[in-house]
Amino acid sequence: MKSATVIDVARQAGVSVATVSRVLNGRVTVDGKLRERVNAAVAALGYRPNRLARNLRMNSTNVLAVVIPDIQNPFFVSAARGAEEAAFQAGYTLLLCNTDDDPEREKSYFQVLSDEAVAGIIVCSTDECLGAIPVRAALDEGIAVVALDRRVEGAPVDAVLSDNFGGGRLGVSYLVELGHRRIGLIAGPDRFAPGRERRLGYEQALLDRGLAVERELIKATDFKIESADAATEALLRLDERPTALFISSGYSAIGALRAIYRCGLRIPDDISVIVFDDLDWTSAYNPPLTAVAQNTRQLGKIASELLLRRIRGDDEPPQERRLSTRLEIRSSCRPPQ
Amino acid sequence: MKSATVIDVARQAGVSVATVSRVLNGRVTVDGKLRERVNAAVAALGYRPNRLARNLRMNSTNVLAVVIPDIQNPFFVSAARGAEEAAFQAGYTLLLCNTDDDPEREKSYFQVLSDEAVAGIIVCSTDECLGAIPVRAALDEGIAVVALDRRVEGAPVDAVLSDNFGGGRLGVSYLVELGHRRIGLIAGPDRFAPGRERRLGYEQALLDRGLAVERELIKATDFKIESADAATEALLRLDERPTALFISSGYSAIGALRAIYRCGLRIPDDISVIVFDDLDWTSAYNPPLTAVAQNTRQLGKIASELLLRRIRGDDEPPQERRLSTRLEIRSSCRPPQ
DNA sequence: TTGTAAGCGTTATCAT
DNA sequence: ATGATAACGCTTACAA
Repeated sequence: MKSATVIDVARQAGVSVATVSRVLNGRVTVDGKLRERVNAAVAALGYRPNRLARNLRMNSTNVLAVVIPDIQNPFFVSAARGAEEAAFQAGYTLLLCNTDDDPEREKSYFQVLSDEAVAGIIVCSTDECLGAIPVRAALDEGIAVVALDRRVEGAPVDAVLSDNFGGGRLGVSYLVELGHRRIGLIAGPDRFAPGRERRLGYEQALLDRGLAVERELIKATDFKIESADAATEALLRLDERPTALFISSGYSAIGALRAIYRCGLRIPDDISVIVFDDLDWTSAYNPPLTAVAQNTRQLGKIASELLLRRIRGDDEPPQERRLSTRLEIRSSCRPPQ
Repeated sequence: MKSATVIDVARQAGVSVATVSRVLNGRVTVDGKLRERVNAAVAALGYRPNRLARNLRMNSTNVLAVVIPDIQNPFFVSAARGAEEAAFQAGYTLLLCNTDDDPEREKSYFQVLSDEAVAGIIVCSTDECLGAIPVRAALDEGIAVVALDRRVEGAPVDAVLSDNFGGGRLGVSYLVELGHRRIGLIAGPDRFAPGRERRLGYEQALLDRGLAVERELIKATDFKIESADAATEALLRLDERPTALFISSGYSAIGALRAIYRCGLRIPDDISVIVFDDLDWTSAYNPPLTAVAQNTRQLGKIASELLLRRIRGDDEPPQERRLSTRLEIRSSCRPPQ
């Protein structure tokens, strides 16, 4: 049995298709009686609008996309989830696109998304500068875009990020106050806001107390498990080992913890540890890890909301939203011996 | 500048739109010369087919959906990722739908997906029996469906699951051989294949050695962190505490580990632990956790492949695929004191 | 093999 | 306020 169309509804209700469309979309005023008849006909026929036809006509769909570098990273998943909730409530579904931090895949996804005519894209770009190219292309095609966690420089889009600087400073201050003077930093890539800003926060916390920033204590990584592992091992091999570690990405902390275990060091007896981002397992670790928690879910939710606003035609100048972080004190830190 | 359509291409190439469509879709044979001219015109105009128009015409899209109970659970994410890779390669994009184990949300998503006319759905249903209702409805509308991790009873769909029974037996056998006699089981819901089969595997491993299955050592959970926490605490409070724990879901192991830590027990000195499913952090835990590893990524990949086969019209009777598990021996088990 | 033309089900313009 | 009708861009009978 073929499903009913506007034409069937119109016939059944004794009105024109235009009227049917009007009551369905509820934009303009329609006479109460006709409206009733249309609604009755819709119910009687079990009419459901054909989205595909509408999509063609409107040249746009009810789907949003989240383009993230790593779907294995719970941070992004959590943000995606927040985004999904808001999207679903607004009647949108969410396409999940994993770039693996590969600019080619990112470009290719933007291509597909524009073909697919998604209504909007939430993107954590593989490159804060080059990312602007596909973003601008999308914007040109009328696709709304919001940046998440990382900025997109050179494209007029809203951005929602954590207060990385504040978070870094918060965590490191805590270590400093505990008495640590040699604090290792497992940093992220400096070309992205999160890595750079957290490092800056780390440095600020040191400066706040008049402590020197020592280059050898800062190891850059790509926020992947393997590189955090290597970076941590390098730090632990230093002649004068750090007494505390600030790991600036919760996901890659897995690598750091592996290295610590491998070196036979115990937390917090031999070394104190703080991770940035409070993942599910951090509180279950042995010992439970002190963490700088981000509002990951909220990050995604707000990104969705900003996106939906743009889709609805909001024309304000781009804004940048910063979400606060907080320190979850658990058992992985203590004063140095 | 509006983008080119088949009409523009046809004009440019001096052929009809039908011919353009034919070379674009490459179904029927088209004269070499015309084909060349069309391709040249496509290139010259930078023509890109309008998916929305095609969707309407074909009444179907290039998108697949994955409907999972919990997007926070890395197991599902990993499977989704495997699915995405296969889908992307085949030119499909992947919609991610999170049901939160709520049958209402599941129904509602199936509704949306059918409105959206996705080509296929990979589903881990919230109910192995009731799930059949929306699934059959989707099938009726020509949407292909494949079951993942959990079955769908009463609907003719392919299913891809881990060898849960074998995995449970494998892990528990290892514990038994180490000399454990009181092995606690943090079980899953019995109404789903994974929970039930892993429990059966646990029981079989005991029976293999002529050991009795003691009900008090088996605690059912819903595979969520909180309930695993409570179940574990209950087990640890038993008069005669188990000397080992088989935690039948990696994600909820977080709860179990919290409980163990809270009770002041040490792994493996006070209690041995095996988890089912080898997540990123299990190998970084202190101590590294022995785990029964599933081929999670492969699970999703195969689901996608089966789905694509169905979409392409494969008409074989439904098949059930089982993926093997393996034991990753690390440092969380030792003989009982 | 190629071309013509009829839809697919909407929305929106333009009369009325 | 309502109705007739023309798009939207594509695929595919059907005809040649």
